[in-house]
Amino acid sequence: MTTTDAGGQVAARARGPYAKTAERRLAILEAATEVFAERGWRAASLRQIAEAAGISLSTLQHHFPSKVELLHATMTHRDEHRFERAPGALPSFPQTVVGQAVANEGVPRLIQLYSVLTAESATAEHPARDYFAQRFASLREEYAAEFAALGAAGALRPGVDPATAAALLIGLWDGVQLQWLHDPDAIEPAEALVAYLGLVIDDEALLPSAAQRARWRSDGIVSA
Amino acid sequence: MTTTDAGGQVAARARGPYAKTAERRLAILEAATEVFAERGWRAASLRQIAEAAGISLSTLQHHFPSKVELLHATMTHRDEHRFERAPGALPSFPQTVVGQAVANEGVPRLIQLYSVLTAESATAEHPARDYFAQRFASLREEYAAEFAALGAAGALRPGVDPATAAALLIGLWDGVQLQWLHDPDAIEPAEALVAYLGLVIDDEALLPSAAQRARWRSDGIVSA
DNA sequence: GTCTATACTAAGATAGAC
DNA sequence: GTCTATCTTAGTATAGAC
Repeated sequence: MTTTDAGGQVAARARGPYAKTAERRLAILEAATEVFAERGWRAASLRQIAEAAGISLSTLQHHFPSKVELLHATMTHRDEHRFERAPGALPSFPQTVVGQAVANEGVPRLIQLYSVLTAESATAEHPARDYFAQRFASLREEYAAEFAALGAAGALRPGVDPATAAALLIGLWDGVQLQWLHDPDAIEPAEALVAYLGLVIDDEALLPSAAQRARWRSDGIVSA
Repeated sequence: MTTTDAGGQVAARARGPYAKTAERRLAILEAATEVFAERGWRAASLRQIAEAAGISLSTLQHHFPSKVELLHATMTHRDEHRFERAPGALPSFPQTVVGQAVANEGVPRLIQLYSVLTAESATAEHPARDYFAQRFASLREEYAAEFAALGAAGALRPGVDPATAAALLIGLWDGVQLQWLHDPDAIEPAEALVAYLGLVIDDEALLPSAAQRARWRSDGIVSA
């Protein structure tokens, strides 16, 4: 995985001598997030992004020398806004997963960016291909371990293989987000995950209740 | 949905006075399928496709005046190769779904084309966007009806909603194919579908057995 | 009917002026 | 830091040869 530290620089220099640079970079990253999410990386043009950020193409290119570097910086910036598991508040793995999905509803642009790039990067010679292949692999590993732990605790439905359950969860999540992109009214990703987890997990108490999900939606949820 | 009848012309004129045209068009469609599947529609260049088909760019453009029309013709051509339900041979809906997934393994290029375009078309102003939005909607409807029928026959796990089961099936299928594109060794789409259907369906006899799937893989499967 | 040659516009990338 | 100019390649359109 090759990424720049652009996102980090924004935060690190926010009050430093290069405050204006940091502001510019942040504005560019937000504009890039929007345009990449809307059109994908390939179809997005640097001229569109520059216009959305209110600067000229050359200024954009001063801060991010290539379109690939801008993509990497945008994804790093996105990773910093991911939902992090709060150990005390969300004890179970299913609750963490659904909590992440609910939190995602609050940042639709970032989700759209992620979904569009996940999908687009399944093509040859895409600059984010390694990033997502790596991500799939580590997610499968992480989720399989979580499902295995649930199984050891007797909370898994009999006959369910942890590795398979993990791959299905990831596939379902991405696929449902894809449907959601095509038709936002047709499906709710978080509720789809609840339905799937309800099929795999034997202990209802491990899933977030409808009331809990509603509370997350109205009160917001812990986010890093 | 706007498609040309290009695919149809190929078959219709195969032995007619324009046999050479038909051959050319078929060669172009096969080259286009390969390049679109590999790189997506936007990143694919007409020059690449022409080279893959062994003709000049201008010749390609004579047969398909625009890149959009070539895409439509390619998708129509793909639709003609879809697996069709053989009423006698595959009595149950779950068997039809898994049979389709197994048949897909025999035409990885077409599946890659479909997956890549499904994903890519989730962006704004994509020429296949309407096609896939429509496809999602009709698939959800069709599968929901099938699950409802299973429910009426008492073959559905208690508490499973047909519409939700349908949306999950479609999402899972697409998402798993996406993972398969990123890492073909990590997951088998057909087996993933079996695992999911096993969670939703109460009657084991409705699912194709492992032996049945193996037989499909070795003997081939009815395909339109 | 089939194919080649050429020109036009927009994109990403680069160099250099201020 | 910001902008102008230029290069290469892409998609597209047109004229015309066989």
